Amino acid sequence: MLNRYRGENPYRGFESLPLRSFPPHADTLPRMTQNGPRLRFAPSPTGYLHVGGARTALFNWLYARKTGGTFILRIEDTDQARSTEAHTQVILDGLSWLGVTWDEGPYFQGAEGARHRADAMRLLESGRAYRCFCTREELEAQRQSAPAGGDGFRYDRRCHRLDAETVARRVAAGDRFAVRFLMPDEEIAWDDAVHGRISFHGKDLDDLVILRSDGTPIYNLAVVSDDIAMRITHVVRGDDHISNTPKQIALYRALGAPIPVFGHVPMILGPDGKKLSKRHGATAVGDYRDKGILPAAMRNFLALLGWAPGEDREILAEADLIALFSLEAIQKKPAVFDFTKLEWMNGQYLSALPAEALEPEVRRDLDRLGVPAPDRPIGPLIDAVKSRARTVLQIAERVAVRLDPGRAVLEPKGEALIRKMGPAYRTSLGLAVQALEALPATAWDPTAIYEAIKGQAEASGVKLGDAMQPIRVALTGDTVSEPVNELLAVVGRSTALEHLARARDRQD
RNA sequence: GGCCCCAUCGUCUAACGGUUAGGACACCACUCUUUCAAGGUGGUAACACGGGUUCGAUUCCCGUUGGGGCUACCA
Repeated sequence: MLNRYRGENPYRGFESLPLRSFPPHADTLPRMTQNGPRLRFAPSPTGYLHVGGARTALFNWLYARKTGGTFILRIEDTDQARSTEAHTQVILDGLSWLGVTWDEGPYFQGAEGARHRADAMRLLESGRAYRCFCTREELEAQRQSAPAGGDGFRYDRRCHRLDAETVARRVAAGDRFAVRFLMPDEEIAWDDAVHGRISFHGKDLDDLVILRSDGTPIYNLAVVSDDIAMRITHVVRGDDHISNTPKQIALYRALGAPIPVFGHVPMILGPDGKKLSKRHGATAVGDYRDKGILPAAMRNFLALLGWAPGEDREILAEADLIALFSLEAIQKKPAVFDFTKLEWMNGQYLSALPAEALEPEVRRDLDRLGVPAPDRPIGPLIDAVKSRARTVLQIAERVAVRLDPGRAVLEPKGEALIRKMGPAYRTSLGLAVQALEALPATAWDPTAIYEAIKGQAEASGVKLGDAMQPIRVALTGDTVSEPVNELLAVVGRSTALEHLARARDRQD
């Protein structure tokens, strides 16, 4: 990469480059979005969409929808090593799944190098930036010799003090240089939409490099250059960018561009209070899709993580989220991602959906679990397990067990029950089989099954629960299921009897 | 080290100087159910600490402590 520019002035010709506007040009924008706020979500294509990023995108989207603004997607693919089309696609898929749709883009930052360089050159010409001939090695040496062992090191502007002749001579000689921004000695403050006023002072900030000696832009320049070109009015992004903001505001000022509204959203933490990362388990929105979380539930949950509508409401439809949303109501402190609550919320959405709506998803999972049932209507099975499940995947797993009780895994509670009942467990199953066998296939329905088991329980003097629970455990491995008579009906006579008999005869 | 941000139940949060500090998840109990849940009802549980300001502070100000971010020719 560096070799490419060796021995030549990487900036030759850039001075005369016109400022390009980001596509699409203003007059190609959709009419409805001509005016109003313009917001963007600008992820790096790292191969997955982190829930924190998803929430940031959601907040941007909610605000744009609420205000009739425009939501723009920009892929920050300047890290060529990590960026691939496949990675970008994962992010687009994740956002689409969540229902966070963009009005413009995706644009690619990597394609805008010429404008980034042109902006840097403008700064150079106006004296707001200067050429720095220091090499990495020299910088490192300066850092080492700094007082606090390089801790509070700030560039000493030695290259800014170079006289014009020296600079001209070195440029002519083809010396490589980076472009450094001359940080003004002034207060830099803004009214953050979520934090209120935040203030820095230029004297505490370094003269940051904005263009590398190979002519590629540094992040802070690229972002500002892009946001100006895209006419972004509201920058809503992660908390970790607070300390980048004064640098960027200084760049806006130097470039003579209007400064957008900034809103800094806190990050999301894992259960241990540390920043949510892969070691906490699922952190990508794709993971939640795979677990069987519904997009509407995920959206609702994410919106409520760090934001509250101000009423005691938890389940909010998309329209309510949009109507109630405001940047000011976003929490200032980070929030812990509570998967249990997400599951609860998903369960709420699940129970509101009819079986037919869930069927395609459940069938997909059934295929994945290796229990395809293309010829069987699974609606009744879904209805049987739906109210007790919290994810689509759980529904599919339970449907699979009802299709084939052989794949039931014995849960600790089921095991405990078997142990507690002792020999009575198998005796009870035996009696159940006897009673049920007497039922003809034509009478295999919940009511008849219930009567059969009840009659058998009364005849042998056991409580109904003690007659039911062994059947439940034998068929599902668990102590929780739909009512046992319904379970038997849904599993079907021959399959149910076969597995009950097998459980009764099992030696262990 | 320097600069900056943050702080209400275990968790997500409400409160915008005066409340028995409210709701939700989780947990516990009860209730429905001659079987499991779901549901319903109730309960346990919080203003980090210290100074101010004020008639009155969870709320405003300062400090302490504790978290976190940035401090690269990373993004």
